[in-house]
Amino acid sequence: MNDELCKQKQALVEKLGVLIESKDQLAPVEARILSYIILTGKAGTTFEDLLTNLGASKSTISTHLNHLQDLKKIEYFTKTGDRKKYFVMNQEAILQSIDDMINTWSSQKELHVEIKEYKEKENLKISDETEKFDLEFHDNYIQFLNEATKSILELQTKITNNIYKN
Amino acid sequence: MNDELCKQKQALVEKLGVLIESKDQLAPVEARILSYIILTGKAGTTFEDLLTNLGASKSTISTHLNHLQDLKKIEYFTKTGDRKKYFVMNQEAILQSIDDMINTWSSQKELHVEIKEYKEKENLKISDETEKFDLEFHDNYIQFLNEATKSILELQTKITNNIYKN
DNA sequence: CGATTGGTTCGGTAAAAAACGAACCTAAAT
DNA sequence: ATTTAGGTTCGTTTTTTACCGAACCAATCG
Repeated sequence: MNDELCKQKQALVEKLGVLIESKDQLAPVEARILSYIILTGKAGTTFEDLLTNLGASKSTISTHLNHLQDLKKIEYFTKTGDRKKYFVMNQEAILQSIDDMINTWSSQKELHVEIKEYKEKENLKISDETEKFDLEFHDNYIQFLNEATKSILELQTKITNNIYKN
Repeated sequence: MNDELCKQKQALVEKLGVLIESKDQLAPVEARILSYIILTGKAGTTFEDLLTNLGASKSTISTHLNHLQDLKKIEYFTKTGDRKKYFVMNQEAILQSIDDMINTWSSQKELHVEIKEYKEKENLKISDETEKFDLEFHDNYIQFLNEATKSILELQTKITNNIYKN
């Protein structure tokens, strides 16, 4: 592998790793593994690649690779006459994480509704107008969540079409 | 405080606390403090309230209250002839967290652009068509981010108007 | 003055998360 | 049959997080 490009890739692995770490709440090395696999693409990444390029121990790599498979973030293919596993990201994982976002937003909406109801009830007991809860925020936020959900549903459609267009 | 409603409030504090904990990456008790302050509203929450209602130690409450002030999530007012501080949430905090989202999405966009450029460069070196990186995803994702950003900018406008309408 | 209220500070600890290393396992190659 | 490649397992260590308690401080009250 070219040395200069290797540096660029390494930098991107770290950058994307940080993002994945916080977005998917993964351990640092685990996030870098996923990041590396994503940036290596269809050729696939082997156990050894990760060992040498990420500088972590066998046990750490092994554990995290298995965990990432449990999470359905990655999968592997094999080659005849080759014992190695070639890990690639699971295309479904993107759809899965979109689903998760939609579900999160949906339960956030429910919580906002619940909180708004609570505040309305409390407001009845508060005589001083200036002490009452502001309620408008919840409606605006729910509206935002609806719009964001709409946008991500569009993305979902596009990705689905893209995966299954063959 | 009414006992039945107290239970409802307590339940909401926990529920909202869990959301805040993951969304803002705060420690469990810290998230509950913020949650409690939000659900108490303009009357304000005192140190003692939190001590008795959250069942945490003085030091924990103190540290987290100061941290939440550093983060500009809360602020306090005082009453003449009363040494207590009455904590309320900082209205600006909502705008601040919207700003944070916008910035996060913006840097995500930049990262996607960077990754796409890297993949394009790599694709030139890959002869086998089936091994090349898919690039369409990045465009779709960037488009989604743009739309989500647009939605949240609308929310931002509404909230700003609401705060400064007086 | 001493006691009380309202809170801060700091050393310590319990628990959890993250990574490691050595021993181990299995299939294939020599 | 032994070695090697490709990993797994598990006990341990390291690091980080989260919280606590006791001592302390500053303002106020009696």
